[in-house]
Amino acid sequence: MPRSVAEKPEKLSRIQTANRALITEAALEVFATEGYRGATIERIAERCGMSKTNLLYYFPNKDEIYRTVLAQTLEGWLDPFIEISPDADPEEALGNYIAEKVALSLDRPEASRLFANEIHRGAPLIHDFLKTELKDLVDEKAAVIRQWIDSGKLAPVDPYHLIFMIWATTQHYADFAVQVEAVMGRAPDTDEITQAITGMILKGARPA
Amino acid sequence: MPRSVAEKPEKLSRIQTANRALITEAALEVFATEGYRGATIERIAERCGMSKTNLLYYFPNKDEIYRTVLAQTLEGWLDPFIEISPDADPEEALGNYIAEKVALSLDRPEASRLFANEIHRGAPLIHDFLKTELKDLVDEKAAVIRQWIDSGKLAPVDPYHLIFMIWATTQHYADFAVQVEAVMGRAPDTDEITQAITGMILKGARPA
DNA sequence: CAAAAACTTGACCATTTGATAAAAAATGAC
DNA sequence: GTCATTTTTTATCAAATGGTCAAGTTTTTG
Repeated sequence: MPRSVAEKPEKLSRIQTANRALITEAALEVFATEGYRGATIERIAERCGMSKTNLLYYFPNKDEIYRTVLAQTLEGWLDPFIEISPDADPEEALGNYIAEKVALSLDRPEASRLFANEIHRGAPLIHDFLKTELKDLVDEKAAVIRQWIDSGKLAPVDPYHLIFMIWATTQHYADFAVQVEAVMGRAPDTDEITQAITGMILKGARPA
Repeated sequence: MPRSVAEKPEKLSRIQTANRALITEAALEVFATEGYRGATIERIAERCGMSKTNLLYYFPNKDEIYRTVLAQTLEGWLDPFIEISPDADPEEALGNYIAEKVALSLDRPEASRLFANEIHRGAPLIHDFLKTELKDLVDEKAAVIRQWIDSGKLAPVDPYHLIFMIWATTQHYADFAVQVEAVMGRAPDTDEITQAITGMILKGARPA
């Protein structure tokens, strides 16, 4: 009789798979809105109709839930970025990337807010990841952008700040959705946002 | 013998003024990094070298500390926005605004993160403020931008998204400072950031 | 300088919260 | 269907946390 799922890293049963998915889904929302310390196991359990004790059968502790959810989030976050190809036309490549990030932001705003929260806390769990894996990846894409600039396909903008600008604007519509809706009196859709961002940024980066 | 400062809303003594300032300063940092629920009174007290009990002499409860800090933050946040004048040249007016916001973001990143956190939680305390005061203010500035567009001084961009883009990019350097530094391997200064943002956005909004 | 007011401290309390242990219930293999 | 395994519940804890109270200390004021 195992004390918890976490103690036997073998294959998961159907119930285990289902419940762990339920839990991470609920945890994502709670962590995203309340932050790591503000989130409680009980609240997560409530949100997936499970007792706190039962939840702790599937995850050994709060920290492990958080790590799991954060890892999942990071994965989905990086994928579209990796796709940026040096062979493509810059406007198309960046336009696609922006469109994908906007779609993701509207589809899973909690993931974006969870990530933001981790950074706000000083990135205690992923500081190393940022300095190594993410940095390498950004360096790589910055080189691609620089190459586009050198071949006259892009105006001479700083690649890093261009990337930050894309991240900042796309994520803004997830992280500040409440403010956007309050100020506009309505919630803009994917197309409208993508249009606005690509229109501005791609024009700003277009060669003279 | 008054039970607390909050109970007598008359003028504050020297010690009261000093200690309340100490507390709000410390509270800003703690709330900004830990979020509302994650922040503890004890931690705030520690950070200003005061006992929890003593702190509670100056503020009746945690909520009141938060409200005070948030109100202070909102004030400083709006000021530069209000200054945007229809009479000025758009590039200069927007450029100035961006420069001021960047300076503020680097100078007081905690304020920016506190605000972000409030929004992440769904803006429980300021939802009404967003829908009324802020919306009115943004509507007003959007009208100014539209006027610039109509008189051919600006490309036909959506005023609201232009404003969001400025907010998103400038605040990004406060809220995601840890990530920016990790990825760039250094912390960009005010000038560099202002240059990058204005360069891109103002060019993107420049009439053809 | 003495009384009053303002400030600080330490002991205390009720809840909440992360977590454990063991019993009960449900599920699955044969 | 029965037995072993997995899942869920119930009871319980210790620590953390928001907050109170009353007594002590310092500062201000007449």
